[in-house]
Amino acid sequence: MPHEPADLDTVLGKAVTILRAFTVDDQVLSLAELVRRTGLPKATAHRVAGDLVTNRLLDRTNLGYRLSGGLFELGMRASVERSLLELAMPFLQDLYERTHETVHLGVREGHDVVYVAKIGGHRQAKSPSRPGGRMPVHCTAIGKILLAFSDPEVQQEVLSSPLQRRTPHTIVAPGLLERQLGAAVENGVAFEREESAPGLQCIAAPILTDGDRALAAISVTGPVGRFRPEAYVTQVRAAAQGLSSLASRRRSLSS
Amino acid sequence: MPHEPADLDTVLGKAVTILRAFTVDDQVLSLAELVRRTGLPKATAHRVAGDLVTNRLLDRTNLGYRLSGGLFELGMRASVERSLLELAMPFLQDLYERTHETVHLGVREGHDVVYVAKIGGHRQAKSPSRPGGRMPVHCTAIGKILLAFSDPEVQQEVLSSPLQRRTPHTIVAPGLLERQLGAAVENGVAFEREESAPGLQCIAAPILTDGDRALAAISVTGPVGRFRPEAYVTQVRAAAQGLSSLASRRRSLSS
DNA sequence: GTAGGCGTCCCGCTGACCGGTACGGTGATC
DNA sequence: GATCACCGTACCGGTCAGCGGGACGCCTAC
Repeated sequence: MPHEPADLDTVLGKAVTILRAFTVDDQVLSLAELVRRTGLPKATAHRVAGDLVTNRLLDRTNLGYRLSGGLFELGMRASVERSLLELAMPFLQDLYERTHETVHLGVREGHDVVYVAKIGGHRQAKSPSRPGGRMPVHCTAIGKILLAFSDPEVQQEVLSSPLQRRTPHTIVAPGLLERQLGAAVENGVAFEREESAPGLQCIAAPILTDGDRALAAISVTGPVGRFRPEAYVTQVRAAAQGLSSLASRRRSLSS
Repeated sequence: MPHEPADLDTVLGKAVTILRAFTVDDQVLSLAELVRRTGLPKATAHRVAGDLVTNRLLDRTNLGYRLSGGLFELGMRASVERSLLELAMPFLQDLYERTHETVHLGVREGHDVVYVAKIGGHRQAKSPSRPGGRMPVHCTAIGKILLAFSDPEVQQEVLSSPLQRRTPHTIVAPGLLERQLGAAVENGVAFEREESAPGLQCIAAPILTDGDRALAAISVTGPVGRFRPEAYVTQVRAAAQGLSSLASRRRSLSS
């Protein structure tokens, strides 16, 4: 629950509350389920959901509601993520072709990393990440490298809040995490060894702004066994640097 | 303007009107520009846009408003598109690796094709398509194959409405288009030869449901000259068929 | 039969939303 | 440096869109 809940006293608030009631793995939600998750009165949820359908943000199926294609379309127009994606695609492609392992592109949002893209082949390592999904920063390579190149106050905020355990290898000691962040800044890459999911390893490198802040990061993920993250240091770093210089040439500033 | 405009007499309608005022190539829109595009009173636009910001659907920058990362995240959760994307990625990847040309995944929405994914390398043909963007069905290979495997009434609707010319090669004669659709059903693939943009050729194949309706389609695009679409018939068709059978095994129905 | 869960609809109250209007800042033009 | 055009922001009283408790009919399970 990373965000303050939307204002339920306003139509718009109710609407986004309903929309955000959907998680990455929900296909379709019934009205009753929406009521349960949002806490809205049934009649209200029914009406607002109906309005969302007429506005083509939700689809009505015989089983319930689901997020519509119109919403997908809208989301893809978010300039930052979309232009990042377009710019990055060739680099991600290269990286995939060289490694044939799962390649991620992600940005930081609060204490989470949001995956903007995930590309992989038929034999990809089965990872819990989904495009558009979230993972905590502290337990993924991509999250750690994003955090390492974030403002100090953000870093402190994460380090001083409880670090949730996801696997036996998840780093939950702030001191250890802090040292890893230092090493990540040093090396320009971060690693993950079964910290988010058992059997998975990962290496990530940052896409940097002129001010040495991470705009996004890319990673390569593979299964323990055939995959040795150290083997890809050069390639991941090269891709990230190429992307960094390309991105800094095109302006797309922040808030 | 493919859709009836949203209801401007409701908060939600105003909100989505503002959101949809953004096109694929807009990075940031000023309040004044929003007012111009939406036709809303300035005060109203200001307030609603502000509400959208507090609800994290818009970002406020020093230059104006822009669609937020939260919206991107939400859009990526649209079940149909997202699961399609996840399912398709390995196939698209394969296809790219074999051809090293731009690969598209798209669905039909009304008279347009909406691109769900676009992957390409550094040397990709410069095409007007964007992920999340739209193109008319009648002037793209992917659009034609989608139309060919759509309900007859949809086909008739497109054929009987004016076919806009985009290049000297765009097919604007309904009869010719209809014949091509027939051929497309016959062959299981559709072609495009500089019909949407000069210098571009394209070949597409459908992802079919059990009922022989197109759920989506994939295409390979390349520049006139080095690229001969006929050379890829087998590969594109194979990828599409593989994807079809995989998709029909996993249920994710329509309305 | 009955009980619980579901989606839908009704309808009178009310406060969220509306937008005309006004104000301060900023850049171009003369 | 005066004028003007255009911008973003803020105010505020009227009113109607939105609200949600409640009732209803339909299922499936027990």
